[in-house]
Amino acid sequence: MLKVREDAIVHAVNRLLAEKGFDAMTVDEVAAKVGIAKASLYKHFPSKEDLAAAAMVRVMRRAQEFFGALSAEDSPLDNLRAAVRWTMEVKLAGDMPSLPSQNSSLRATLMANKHYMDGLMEVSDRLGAWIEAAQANGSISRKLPAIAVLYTLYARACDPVLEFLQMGGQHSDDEIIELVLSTCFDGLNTR
Amino acid sequence: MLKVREDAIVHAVNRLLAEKGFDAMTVDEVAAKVGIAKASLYKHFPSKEDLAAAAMVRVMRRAQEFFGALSAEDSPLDNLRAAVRWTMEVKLAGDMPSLPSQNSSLRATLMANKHYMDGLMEVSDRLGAWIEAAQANGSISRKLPAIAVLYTLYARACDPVLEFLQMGGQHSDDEIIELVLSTCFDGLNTR
DNA sequence: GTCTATAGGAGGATAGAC
DNA sequence: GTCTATCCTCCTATAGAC
Repeated sequence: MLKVREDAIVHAVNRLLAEKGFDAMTVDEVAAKVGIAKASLYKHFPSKEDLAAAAMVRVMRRAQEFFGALSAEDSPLDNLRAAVRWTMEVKLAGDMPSLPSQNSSLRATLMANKHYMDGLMEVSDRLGAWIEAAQANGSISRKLPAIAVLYTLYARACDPVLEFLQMGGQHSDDEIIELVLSTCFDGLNTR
Repeated sequence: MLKVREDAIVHAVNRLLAEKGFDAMTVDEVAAKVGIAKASLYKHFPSKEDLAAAAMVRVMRRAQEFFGALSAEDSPLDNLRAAVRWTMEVKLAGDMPSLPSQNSSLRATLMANKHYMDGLMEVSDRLGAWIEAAQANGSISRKLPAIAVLYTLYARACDPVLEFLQMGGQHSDDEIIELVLSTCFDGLNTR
């Protein structure tokens, strides 16, 4: 029962974070969305920051599950493309929580959260291994530091281009994903 | 005198917006940075949103000036690269104001600001012309809709990869710019 | 147009009963 | 653990004297 309730809370937080971001999200809204009193929320989570952290842990777990299910037989480049595609699908579906990159109290809470940091490390290690393998077999440019590639892939998970194109209404979600995947891996220049 | 004072205000706002973003910036901070009382600020600008809008107008003007000075004899691709490089330099220098893409009252203020909208239109038209010319001469992929290219270039002006790499401390600002320019135009894949 | 002082309200967090 | 009611801090914005 407690787990079910807390899942409902984290799900509501996740949606609100994806929709309006951390600063614009209010704890009152979360409570209203879950259908309980605000004080009850604080029996489950000690602060707004911890609510957001729980949502981040949730999405990180989902990423770990998806990435872990990717085939070791596919090429590292295919796995990287599949990983980026997955994050874009989540974002276009309105399920990717978005946090301000500047908020310091939130950063502190996240960095103190072992579940989140462990997940982040595992995901980074897995992506990092694929990146190095892809550079080794020549599919990803060897001129780029692996860390720069990793950051670039992470950045695609919160790329505003996705929302802009979605708002434009000229393309389906699938088309948008193909476009952004293409600009990410192939670049803007003609090949 | 009045113009000088207002320039000082807008400059302070610009720095604070670049440093902490709109939500985290407080009007008290702006007043303290300028060295005047908060009430005096409100004699110059009617709201916090208008302060931010003034900073955006300022950076848009700077962009117009820079883009306008680019040579018509250089290739459209070179001009696009120069434009993106300029925005990255501004961002790495801590002079690129950053606004939340979600805040609605701020969006309304911006969209109601004729100076801002005119600047945005002119910049978009200029970039759009270069994009189409670059696609016509085959340097930028014809498979990509011009609007998607435009959005992608705009997104590079607020790409978190720049800050991440800068925080890492492994690369100089110039190296970071070359890296991100390369991932943007050449893509991650080997060419 | 600058100041001091304060109104007004939003929102995170808590007290205390049940 | 859930509720109602409230606290308290922060921050935007304004009043009013000079």
